[in-house]
Amino acid sequence: MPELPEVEVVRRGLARWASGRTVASVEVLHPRAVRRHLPGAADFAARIAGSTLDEPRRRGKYLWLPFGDAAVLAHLGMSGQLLVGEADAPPQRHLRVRLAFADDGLDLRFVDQRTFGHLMVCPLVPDPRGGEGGVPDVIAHIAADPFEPVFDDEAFFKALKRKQTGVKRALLDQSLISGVGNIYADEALWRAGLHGERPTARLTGAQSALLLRSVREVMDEALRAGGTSFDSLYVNVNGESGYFERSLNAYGRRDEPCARCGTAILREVFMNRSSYSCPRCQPRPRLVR
DNA sequence: GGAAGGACCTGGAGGC
DNA sequence: TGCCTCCAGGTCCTTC
Repeated sequence: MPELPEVEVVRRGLARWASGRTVASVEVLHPRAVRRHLPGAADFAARIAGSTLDEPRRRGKYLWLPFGDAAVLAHLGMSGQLLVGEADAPPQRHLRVRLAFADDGLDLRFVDQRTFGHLMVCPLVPDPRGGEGGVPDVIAHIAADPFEPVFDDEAFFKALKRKQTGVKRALLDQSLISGVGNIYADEALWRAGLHGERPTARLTGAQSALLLRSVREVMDEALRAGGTSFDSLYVNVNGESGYFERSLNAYGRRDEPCARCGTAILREVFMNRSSYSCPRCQPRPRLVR
């Protein structure tokens, strides 16, 4: 599933293959892929055609290709892929949007099996987080991701203390920290030795710092491995899978021995999805009356 | 206003 | 072989 490391791998691919190129035409093959572009598919295509794409940028799981004072914003959802390939290559089964370029070179395709991903065109606005360059207006509300220089560790800790929720839910809250999804939340919590239901208000400064360090470590290692691919649903722009899945310690390891203590990894249902943890290294918090 | 739960969506896997 | 059910999860919307 595309989380921050996977999206960053895609961004780097787009930087090589798409930036500086002029879009000749846009073909929307499935309207759901541009459902968040409210003026519709025809407007989406017309806005992009003729534009020269700048260096792609990313915040959390969102990436965007700026052109002028606007950008093509992409979210890959669960199964979205941005692929470059020969312009005359046959269409993929779940091809949703295709961009052809004026240089007649490789085209850019948005392929998405489960259609949770989307593309849209939106204006760039000044970054409320203080970062350089503009950000698409529709994602101005999300937090910086933990690799951005503007991410404030102390402000993150203070926000956790104000919340009345569990630490995993907080990690998945893109208004607190962006880019963390279910896989890396579980991995970071395993590294930090924290149970996902531990109340954020009861975390110490040291625990918050350890958690952030764990998030950064696991994502950095995943990025070096090209991302996490459980199946063909995540690939880079050239269609290649990452191999960080082999390094996961908790996620997807149900009943396998914990790499630290040997206790069987536990799978629980959390927020209508799976949550994996070691019951010994990550003890469930005690109820406070 | 904040927290929590459900809907959306598709296809692979497994059971019968 | 075919049908049915379950599962995967990011984001938005609704409910409490």
